[in-house]
Amino acid sequence: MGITIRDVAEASGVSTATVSRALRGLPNVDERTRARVQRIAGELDYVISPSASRLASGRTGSIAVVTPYIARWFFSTVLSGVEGVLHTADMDLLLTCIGDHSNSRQRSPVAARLRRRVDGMLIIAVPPADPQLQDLIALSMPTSMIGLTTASVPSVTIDDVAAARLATQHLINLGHTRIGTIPGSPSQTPFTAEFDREAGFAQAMSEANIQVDPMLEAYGHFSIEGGEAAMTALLTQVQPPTAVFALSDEMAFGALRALRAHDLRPGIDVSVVGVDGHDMAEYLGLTTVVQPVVELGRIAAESLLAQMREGAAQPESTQVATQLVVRESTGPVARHRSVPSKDAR
Amino acid sequence: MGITIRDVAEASGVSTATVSRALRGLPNVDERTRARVQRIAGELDYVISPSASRLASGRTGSIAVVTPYIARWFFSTVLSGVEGVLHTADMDLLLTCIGDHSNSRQRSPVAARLRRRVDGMLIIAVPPADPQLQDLIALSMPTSMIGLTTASVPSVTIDDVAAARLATQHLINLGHTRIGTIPGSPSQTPFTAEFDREAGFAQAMSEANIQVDPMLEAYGHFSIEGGEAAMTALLTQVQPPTAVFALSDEMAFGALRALRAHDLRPGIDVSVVGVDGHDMAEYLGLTTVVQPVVELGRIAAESLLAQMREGAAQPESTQVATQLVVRESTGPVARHRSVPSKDAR
DNA sequence: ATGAAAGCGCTAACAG
DNA sequence: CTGTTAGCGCTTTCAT
Repeated sequence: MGITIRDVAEASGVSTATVSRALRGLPNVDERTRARVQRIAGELDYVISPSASRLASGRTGSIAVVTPYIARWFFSTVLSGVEGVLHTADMDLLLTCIGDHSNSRQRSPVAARLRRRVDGMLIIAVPPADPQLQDLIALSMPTSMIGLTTASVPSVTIDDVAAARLATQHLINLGHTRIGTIPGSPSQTPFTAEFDREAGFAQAMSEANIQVDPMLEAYGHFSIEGGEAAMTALLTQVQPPTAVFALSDEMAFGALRALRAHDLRPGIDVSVVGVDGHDMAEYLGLTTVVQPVVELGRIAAESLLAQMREGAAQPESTQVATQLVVRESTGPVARHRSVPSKDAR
Repeated sequence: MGITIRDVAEASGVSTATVSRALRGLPNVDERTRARVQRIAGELDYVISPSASRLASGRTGSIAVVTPYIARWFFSTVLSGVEGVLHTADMDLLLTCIGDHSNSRQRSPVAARLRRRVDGMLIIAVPPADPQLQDLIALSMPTSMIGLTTASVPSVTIDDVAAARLATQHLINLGHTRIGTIPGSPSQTPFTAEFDREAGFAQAMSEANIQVDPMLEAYGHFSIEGGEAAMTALLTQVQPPTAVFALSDEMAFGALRALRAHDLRPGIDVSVVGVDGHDMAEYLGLTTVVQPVVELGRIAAESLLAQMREGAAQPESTQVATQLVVRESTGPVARHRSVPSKDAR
């Protein structure tokens, strides 16, 4: 079939062991020998058989990326950062989508599929309570997580609490007091980000001595449509909010649309702020807290590689800075448009 | 280290060969034996070593997905379709991003990385003239392409010519005659889609006996910003178009934004139509020709699997239907409102 | 610096 | 239906 290491060995007049060393850049090979072997291997168009190499060495040279979604903005963007690093490191990237919880299709459990197959894994924003996550961790191989923290597993995230506070404080600074919020869902298995962002919102509100009105909360399910429905619900309140904090940009997009549908001007009649730094945020003029998503993937991948190199996993987690980017969707609380309020102002 | 097939064989009181057959579901195994082996393998928590299996069988059980971009909407959406099928088929999905042409970073040539490593590949919308594409095809392994056609390689695409005609005819039917266009770029290596969509536009125009005005063409580089710049350029023409066909939705988004910046109403002052069926098109009220992107990936993956199963590659290419979805961004040519002329220059 | 040899863990004829 | 026997193509001690 293919040409093997033995062919190269014979053609070079050395043993297969030497060819193996020479081609892999190991030390203790005469540089002249190495050069000759490399040349001949090139002429013969030889490439090492990964399967054989893996079997013999015990290393697979590949790492798995586990993600709950592939096509969603955050996930594909992280993935592109990851791919860049892995490609450069000459590692194979095995992509696996963890079964959607609601997905009825028979998806084989991911953990089982990964055993003996990869040297490490990168897990992107799986809900911490997802049962599959435990199975993955139980594999106890080098792992690095993105947008998700778990005890004793290195991760790279933004400070979601801080990000949410930043967004909320921005609204407060603009004079808003009737501030609504659009969280993801009343799920039992929230994303780490979801949990933390809710906490950040609550903190900022409490620090500013503003009572959180439970009526001003409407789930947006992390989708545009969900955000739109949520904002629509908020607008039908007896006392609608003058500003809304959406836990993700996509939900904020939906909120913006709902405003337009009600003939309300974002940033003038009602302010909207999101979190994420979605590609379309600038386009839509959405004020948001930007996180460096590509960077998240890159850092996690690099951290994983380091971890695999250095052996012992020092659970070194990284937090990346975020930044509030103010655009047209937020503005000072409206003056002439009376929002019935009992607060003195 | 791990537990091997021999452990299972001994524990079950059969040979390794039988274990192998039993576990892989091959015929000629007594069902009672199979059941016992399976049970014991389960108890022992045994999983086949992929490396060993691959080496012995010559099959890798994995297929590569080669794509020029990961985070862009079209590509990540196709990818999600592909992943679903491959996951179900229990195939490993190796993701590789083909070096960006402009990317100076050292990306090892993709073809070399794939040799002996996968059983087949899926290539997503690489420009036909990309030199790396030839190397990939030269690997001569089962392959299926998406959004890209090449002689003798099975592919799944939409009829881009027809899609562009559909879009253009829609504008013509609305009474427009000064129709501008936003193609990708004057590249030497256009995407298949780019080439075909330009052709479709030209056809529709010529059939309607409308002269294509070379002044009403401005490159949009397949990005939002590019589309915005292009539309801005078109608006500064002495006789701006009353309608514009953007070769992609993302460029159309940019065009929409440019209109707004000039205080022109999409669908009223100037009509804009795109092609793709981008997730945000509905949100933005963009009239577009929708292609079933997830389906594209799904079909290609399935076709590849079939090809690998049945051996000989019957270059069976598929074309998927598209559909014009009319939204607010297009409308009849303005009557009483004369095309805005720019005094400022 | 190089070679010999012993596997790595499985699959695939070929017997029986 | 099941066992025996060779490898698959490399890496890795251990010698030399």
